[in-house]
This record gives sequence, C-alpha cells and structure tokens, in this order.
Amino acid sequence: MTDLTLEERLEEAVKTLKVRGVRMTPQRYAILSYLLETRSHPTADEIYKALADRFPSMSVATVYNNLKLLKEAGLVRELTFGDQASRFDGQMHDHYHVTCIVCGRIDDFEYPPMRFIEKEAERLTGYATAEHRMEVYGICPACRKAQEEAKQMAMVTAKAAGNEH
Amino acid sequence: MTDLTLEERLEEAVKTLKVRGVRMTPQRYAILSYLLETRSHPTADEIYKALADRFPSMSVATVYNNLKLLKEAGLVRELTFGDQASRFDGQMHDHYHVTCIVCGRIDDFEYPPMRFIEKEAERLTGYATAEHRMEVYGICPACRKAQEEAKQMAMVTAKAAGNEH
DNA sequence: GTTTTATTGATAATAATTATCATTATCGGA
DNA sequence: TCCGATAATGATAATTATTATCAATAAAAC
Repeated sequence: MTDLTLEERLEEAVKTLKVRGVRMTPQRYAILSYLLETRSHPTADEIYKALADRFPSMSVATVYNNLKLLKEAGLVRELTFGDQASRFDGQMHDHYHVTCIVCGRIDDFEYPPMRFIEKEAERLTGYATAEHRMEVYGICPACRKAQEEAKQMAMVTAKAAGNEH
Repeated sequence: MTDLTLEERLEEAVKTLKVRGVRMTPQRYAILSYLLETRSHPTADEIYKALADRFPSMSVATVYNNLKLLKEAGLVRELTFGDQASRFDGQMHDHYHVTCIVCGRIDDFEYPPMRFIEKEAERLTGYATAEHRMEVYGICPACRKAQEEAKQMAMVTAKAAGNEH
C-alpha cells in the first residue's frame, strides 16, 4: 500500500504538474500544500484567507484559477453543495463524507466504493456509468451535544415557569 | 401500495398546502401540476419558460418563491449540481438519479434506499445521520450513440487522408 | 361584499465564480 | 547567468442563479 508522507505527496504533485507544463509559483505551491495537509475541506475563500498573511497581495482569482488547474490535474476534488461555495478536498483516495446540517462541518469516513450501484444504474437505464457521488447528512457530535443542552435548558425554564404562580 | 393518478396526487398536494395555510393561485397551481406530471427534472428557468405562454406576466421570482414553498411543504425535491441551476423533482418516492455528463440529462432509477451507509457513517463518525444523497454520473444512450458515430466518422476521414497521395 | 393578509411581479441586491487584460515572473535554452 | 517566450498573477468587470424588497393585487374567511 502506498502510504506517502506529506512531503512525498507534495513532491509527487509538483512532478505531476511539471509533466503537464504547469509552472510552479509560490502562490500555487502554498495552495497545493495547504490542500494536501488539511482535512477541513475548505472553500476557495477560506484558502484565500488562510494564506492572506503570507501572500497579502494574492488575488482571490488566483485561488480559483489554481483550484481549477489542480482539479484538472487530478490532484484535488471539488465538493459542491447547492448554491453554497464549493469545498475542496486534497485527499484523493476513495472515501465518503458526512455533512453536518447544523454547522456545515464535513467529516470523512472510509467505506469500500459502491461500484455495484453504478452497475445497477447501467443495467436499468442504458447509461455508460463512470462514477458516483454519495453524501450522508446528519448532525455532528458537537451540535448534538449543543442541542441536548439547549433541550435541558428549555425543560428547566418550563419547570420554573410552571412553579411561578 | 398507494399508486395515485396525477389528479389524485394534485388533489392531495392542494390539501397539504391548505393545511399549511397556503393559498392557491393559478400560478402556483400551474407550477405544482407541471412538476407532478413531468419527469424531466426542470430548472426554475425551464419551468418559467414552459408556463410563459399561459402566464405571460408571471415573474421568475414567483417561480422561485413557489419552488421554495413547495419544497418546504415536502411536495418537491431540489437537486443541486454545483454552480449550475438547481433542478426540481416532483416524484417524491425514494429513487436515485443518473446524470449524463455530456448533455446534462437526468434519469431516474429505482433501487432500495441504502440506509446501511447512513448507519455505517454514524458508527464511524458519531454523527446522528438523517439522510443521504447519491448521484451516478455517466453517458446517456443518445450521447453514447453520438460519440460512436463521431468515432466512425473520424476513422473514415483518417483512412481517406491516408489514401490520398 | 368587506377585510385581512398572503401572493404577485418588477426590480434591486447578493454571492460565488469566471472573464479580461496589462503587468510580472518562471524556466528552458543561449 | 542572462534572455525571451509565455504562463501566471492581480485588479477588476462581468456573469449567473438566487434572494430580498415592496407596492399593487387577489384569495378566502367572515
């Protein structure tokens, strides 16, 4: 199993880009390494802000340009969520996501790719299927806890209101 | 199994809306019935254009307003695809979609809801999961045929070019 | 019918993303 | 090491889907 370090993955990525005739710039390198090391699935704007102190003059257009380029080179995946901003994932091994419907947090989870669903779609519709996307939605542990506490609070308040007469 | 006709489903939907205190207007009725009878997963703009001859003065905002309202009433589902326009689905029984990456066409296919993946995400991440979304991507039969023909054409042309000397 | 209030339609506002383009920087070769 | 071709950057305008605003209109309960 290939289990590379961050540095090795970065080196690989730079090589991949060079083969494609893509020049390496400080901004590009920073965006790439930021995406390879984080697991936070950042938006373009979050990346922009995260690098703002190191590249105060960097344009938000540069972030978008590079994200598109990295995506085309197969180094990054774009996760779209309706009209909200896209999120970007530098972890290119197959995995699925759970999204918190309260706070927007996204977590990874490992599960064998469900290729059977593509085959089934193929059989039923005549499409030549190539891939699938699957997102699970729920409430993350932190937000569950917050909701639990809010409920407790409401009960205490209700009880107090009931007693005051 | 409840297998209602279009008229019965419309009647049901109108009742559901009335319970929620939603008034019925000609525009709203037209949008609703359009969504219940089509299987084309139209965008807001497509609905707007489809009803333009019957409601020449209808605003595009009215279409959006009603789509949101119908969605909140559980009568319609919104399918989002990145930064492209959302598509709307009036078929509320559980089913999945295949999307053509060439022409954008969307087809339904029936498959038992994969609740196990929600349970697995729950176990692995501690989320309280509620639902999931799964989209298969591929090339529809029509576009496959078109690509096949284009390939044939290219071969013939190449052969002709090879012979001309 | 009157009245209340949800709805419509016109238009402005918003937000993410892409396009444009002059200026700058990379990198292979002289 | 310097040079030149050209790719990349950064500033800004443009685009597109969607939402907000609000005065005028129309449902529907009485």
